[in-house]
Order: sequence, then structure tokens, then C-alpha cells
Amino acid sequence: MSKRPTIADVARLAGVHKATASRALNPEADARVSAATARRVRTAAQELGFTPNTAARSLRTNRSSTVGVLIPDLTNPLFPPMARGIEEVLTRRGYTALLANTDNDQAKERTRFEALRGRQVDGFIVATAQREHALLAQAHAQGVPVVLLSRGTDLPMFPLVAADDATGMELAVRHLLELGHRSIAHLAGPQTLSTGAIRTRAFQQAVRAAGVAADRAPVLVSEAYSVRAGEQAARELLDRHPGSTAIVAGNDLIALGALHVLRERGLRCPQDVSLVGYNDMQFADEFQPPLTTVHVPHLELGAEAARLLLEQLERSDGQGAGQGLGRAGAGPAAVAVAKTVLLPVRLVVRDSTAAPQAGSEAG
Amino acid sequence: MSKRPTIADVARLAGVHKATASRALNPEADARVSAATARRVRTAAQELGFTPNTAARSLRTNRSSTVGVLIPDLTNPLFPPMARGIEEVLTRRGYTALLANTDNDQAKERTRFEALRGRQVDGFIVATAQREHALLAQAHAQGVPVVLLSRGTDLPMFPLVAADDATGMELAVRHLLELGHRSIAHLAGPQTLSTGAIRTRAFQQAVRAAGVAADRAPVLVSEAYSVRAGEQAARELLDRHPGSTAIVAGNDLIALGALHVLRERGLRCPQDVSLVGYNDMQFADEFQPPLTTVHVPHLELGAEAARLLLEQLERSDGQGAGQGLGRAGAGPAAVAVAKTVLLPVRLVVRDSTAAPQAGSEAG
DNA sequence: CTGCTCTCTGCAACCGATTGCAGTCATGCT
DNA sequence: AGCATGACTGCAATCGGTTGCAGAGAGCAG
Repeated sequence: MSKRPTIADVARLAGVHKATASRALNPEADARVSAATARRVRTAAQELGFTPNTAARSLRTNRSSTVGVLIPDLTNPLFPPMARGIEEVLTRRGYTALLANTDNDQAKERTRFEALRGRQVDGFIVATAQREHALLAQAHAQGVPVVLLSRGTDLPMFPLVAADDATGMELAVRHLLELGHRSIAHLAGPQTLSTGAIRTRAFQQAVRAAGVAADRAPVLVSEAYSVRAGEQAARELLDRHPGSTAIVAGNDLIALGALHVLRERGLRCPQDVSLVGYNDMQFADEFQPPLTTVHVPHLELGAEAARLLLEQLERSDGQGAGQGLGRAGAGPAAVAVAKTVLLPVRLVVRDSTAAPQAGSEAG
Repeated sequence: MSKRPTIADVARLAGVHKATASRALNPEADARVSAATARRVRTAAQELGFTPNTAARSLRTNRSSTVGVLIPDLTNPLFPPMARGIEEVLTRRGYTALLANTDNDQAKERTRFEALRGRQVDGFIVATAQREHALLAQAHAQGVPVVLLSRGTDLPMFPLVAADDATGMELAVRHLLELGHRSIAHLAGPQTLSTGAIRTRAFQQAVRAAGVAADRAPVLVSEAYSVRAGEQAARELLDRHPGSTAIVAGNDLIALGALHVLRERGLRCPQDVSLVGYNDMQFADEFQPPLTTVHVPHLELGAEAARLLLEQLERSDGQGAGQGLGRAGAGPAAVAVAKTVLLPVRLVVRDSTAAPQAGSEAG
């Protein structure tokens, strides 16, 4: 049972002191060692198959090259692509992600958060932000480096990477208007989430701008971004506003719920009711019918969030004082404010939308 | 910027030596300390909000309470539930999972594997096993604790948790036979993977047992478990065996590919061709048509794999000599052999299967 | 030739927890 | 009363890298 080689073994083989070996192996201290020794040390390390003990390193440096990732539920198809995007940029830079599912449960989130802090993570990527978020406020006060992913808080405490939902929603509504719809309902996502609130506001703005009367553009809020909650909201919508010829859902899961309810009521999609989803989740094109939806680049969202966090970590390098604050502009009057990055979206037209039928369903 | 409290702070507050504090805080050494001091230490820790520095701990104990999880691709809908199952049992026991996607790329897998070893993971859960797997053989030789998930190796080097595929395939074939099909094709998964090989063998056995001639039960191998590869294999199948009235696919993704090809050739499912998938992936019930498939309990698979690994880790506690071997039976003649756990599956009948139509498609 | 600077390397402390060993003290037994 | 036993607790070493400090030696200017 030969144990793993330590830096002392490498140093011995190279005939130098472990301090020298350490410096030779670390790029930034590399300059402080002669080229010849550096080469000797590196080949020695190679030969022994040396990999540094991260525990020892982080004990000394107080950095773990590890970041915590808080997501609601890996089983929700939005998140795997984000996770992959994160993983890709992180590993490329020698970092590792620790994923934690919170199930939208505050207590669970806190527990996992503390557990991850206990593991010395250098920062967090958080995709579970509520608009008001006690845990995040506290983390901010403590100066924990955090980047928000997809969902933001009302107070711009942290940098945020999200999709350009205002534009996305506008595209969706415009598409329906162009098809001729004049009674468009919105099955909104939870208003406690920034995505829910922003999309709803954009919806209202878009229909109003088109001159659609408010009662012809009702908004029903779904309790969650889930098929189940979407079904419930859809039933209420169809009961209360039977005249709607089109629905734009807060996300694809809610749209799926709506699809079920349309089917259960004998309404055809898109002939009787058109439906637009949001996110373009995997397999949205396999649904019955294939779903018209707004495509969100989830992988890139994750990747960008990871990049932002790394940038922040490297700036505050080891100080632990990283406040997660960027500057909006360089002018003297500029206030320190968390930067937000919006990625572009696009509408993907499939088979769940069509022109409204002449007589059908007109209220 | 008050730094995080260390065990020395706790000890000072409790008026004891840090060794005592450490013992008081660790359940198994707890007995070696008086009840009164233990309580004092614990309240002191509470008060300071002390959480042990995991880097220090793992440096000393040579265990990280961390396990590496190798999966092909988080974006493949089979894996998120497994990952959740793993996470659930791991975190309950104070462990953390480090996920790594390998994309079925040997080089990438090796890189990630080494990186994770560098992070002192205590063991691995591997869902990327090929039937012959150099990396795994090597890991076995080095005594790295590993549990295989879903996919096994030809040599039973490591414990394996998988679905009972032989039974599952038999259920699928029997279902088609009972509907009256007598020309049943198999779009097999890659034969380099145990799942592909086992399902194929079970398919062949089931049709033969039913007295179906071999040329009425062709097997076409799909290059990968993917929609794209499934399409390709399906085209070949329809070209070479146009008389098939039913197809059982190696998994749902391949089935989805077949669905596309049927559609592109103007064949209706299930009227012209029945189709059975495998896995019952998320949203398989939303496809067009909803897919008849074999349900595999992916979350439980992951959970069980995690349990097995923990068991193994705790047995070989800190010795690093854990060979990943269980004993089949307790008799003196019993050979050390890797235990394999098979979880039950069930057939889920939806709309992609029906009785064959009288005249249509009969070869 | 002297003295200074600069480059390279070694020494040793340090990060924070765990643990073998030994010492103290009280208790029980004879 | 004397001694053995056992329960607690403290001491100090240790895990494996990193890094401030200092010393050695070379090169160069005066």
C-alpha cells in the first residue's frame, strides 16, 4: 500500500527543499525559482505522479478552490444545463462545484448553505433567490462572495446573470398579436421570484402597448413553476376567462400543465387555444403539440455566472473581503452596485400557436 | 472582519484544552469525556457558532467525507434523479458529492478522476462504466473504494447497483406478444455497455422462448444512447426489416429517435408500428404519443449506490485498504466477490403500443 | 579589491483539527 | 491505610503544503 507521494518526496527526488519544490510547482511563484530547478522539480513530480493534497493547501491558504451551487431541484430540466455550464468553466480553472438541492425549502437551503460554508467554499452561485431573501441578505452582510443565477433579489446585493426576460415576453406577446389574437391570458409564475414578476410586468406592458383592454389580458398566478401548479392555475383561468384564445405561460412546466387542462376540457391546441411557454426546456419540441416557447440559453447562463464569480474571487484574492460589488461606470459619482448581465433570448415558434379560429371561443 | 472561530476558541471559552474540546465534539470519542465538560464545550461551540474546518480535519484524518460521482452527462434526463438519490443519502450522513460529467470521453474521465482523487475523495460512485474499463481496473488495483451505478463491468470488480433489466426486457417483449405482435425488432443500445448487452440478450431470450423465428426478431445496434443515434439505427431497421410491427428500444432516447423516423416515413405509432422504450425518463408521458416503457427507479438506484459506498467506507474506516469487495455468504468457502444489487422494474403501458393491424406492414 | 544588489534556495513557522501517550485525581477494594 | 484501577484531561506531535525571512553566492560598479 504505497501512499500517495507528498511534496517532500518530490523535493527529495529533485534534490531540493520542499519550499523550493512548492514554488516550482506554483505558477505565480515560479518566477522566484531558476528555470533549471523548476524543470527538475516538475519532471520529478511527473515521475512520481504527484498531486498536491488539497486539504493541506486549503488549510494553509484558507481557500479551497471550491464553490457552492444552490439550485432548487436538479430534477427540474432547467437546471442541468446551468450546472453543466458552471462545471465547465469552473473545472477549466481548477475549481470544483458542490451542488446542493434546496427544493425551495428555506430551512433546507440554510442547512445546506452552512454545510457548504463549513467546507470552506470560496463562494456561491445561487439559483434559488427569492426577491426577498433573508439568507442572502445575511450572506451579503458577512461579505460572502455570491453570484445570483437566473433569479435576482429586489435589492441588487449581488451580481446577477439572467435571461433578458422583458424582451422574451415581449416577443411572445407580439407573436400572438401578429397571429391575430386579442384575448391573451398570462399564467404567471410565482411573484415572489424575480422571473415571475419581471415576465408578468413585461406581459402587461406588451398587451397594453398593443391597446388590448386589461380585462382581455387577465393574469393568473401559478403557485409554483410546476406542472401541477400550472394545471390548477389553468383550470381557474379557463373557468374565469373562457374567452381567451391564447395563453402565455410563465414557463414551460406551467405550459405543460395548461396543455393537460386544455386536453381534459376537450379544447384543442392550437386550434382552440394557442399556447406559448418559456425557457425552451429540453424535449419541449417533443410535447403534444411541440411547444412554441422562448429559448433561454441556460448553459451560457451558468457559464457566465461561474465566470463572474471567479473574477470576483480572484479580485478579492484570499482576503475574504469580496463584497460582490462591481461598479456601474467609472465616474466619480458612480455608486458601488451589483452588476447584472442579461443574456439574449429568442422566440422558437413550433406548433402550439396558430391564428385564432373565426368563431371559436370568442368571449 | 471577525474570523471564523476555531476549536481553540471554543476550548478557551469552555475552559478546557483543545484536545478535550475536540473529543467532546466528536460523538465517538464523546465517551472519553465527562458529561459536564461535554455539555460546557457544546454550549460554547454553539455560542460561537463553531463549525470545524474540514480542511484541517481531512488533513489530519486523511478522510474528506466527500465522494466523487462520475456520470456521462447531467443533461441526459436519466442522471439527475440518480444524482438526487445520491445526494440525499450522502448529505444525511454528512458526506458531500462531487459531480463530474465525462461525456463518455475516456480522456476527460481520467482527468476528472485524477482531479477528484487530488481532492481526497473517500470513494467513487461511477455511472460511466464500460464493460471493459481500463481506468476502473486500475482503480481496483489501487484499492480505491468504488460502487458502480447502473452500468457494470464484465469482471465483477466492484459492487453494482442496477435495474433488473433482464426482467424488464422480458416484460416489454411479453407485452408486445400479448398484443399479438410476431415481428418484433430491437433497437439495441451500445453493446460495450452492460445495459446494452444485458437488454439485448434478454430480448433474444424472450423472443426465442416465445417461438419467434430469429429473422422475425432482428437486432440493430444504436451507436449511442441518444436520439440522434436512435434515428440512424431506426432508419436502417426500417430499410432492412420493413415487416416489423413492433420495436423495443434500448432506451427512451433511442425510442424517441425511432419515433422521429416513423413520423418522417409516414408511419403511425402505434397503429402501424408499436414502440416500447426503456427507463421511463421524465416527460416520456408527454411524448407524441405517450411512450410505453419500462420504469426504472433511478432515484432509488442512486440512493442505494450511495448506501453501499458508505457501508464500504465505514467498514474499511480510514485504512484506505477498502477493496470494494463484499462476501457472498459467510461460509469459509465463500470467495470474496463484488455484490450486485438489482432493483425491480415495471412496465408502464401508455399509447405507443397497440395490437398490430390486420393487413398493414405484414412482411 | 571592496561592497552592494539581486537571484536563488533553505529554514522554520504556520494553518486547525485529531490522537497516542502520560499524568492527575478520585474511587474501590482488601 | 495502602494500593490498584479507571475515568478525565492535558501535552505535544502530526497531517502536507505555503510563505516570510534570511543566508549564500554570483555579478557588477566603483
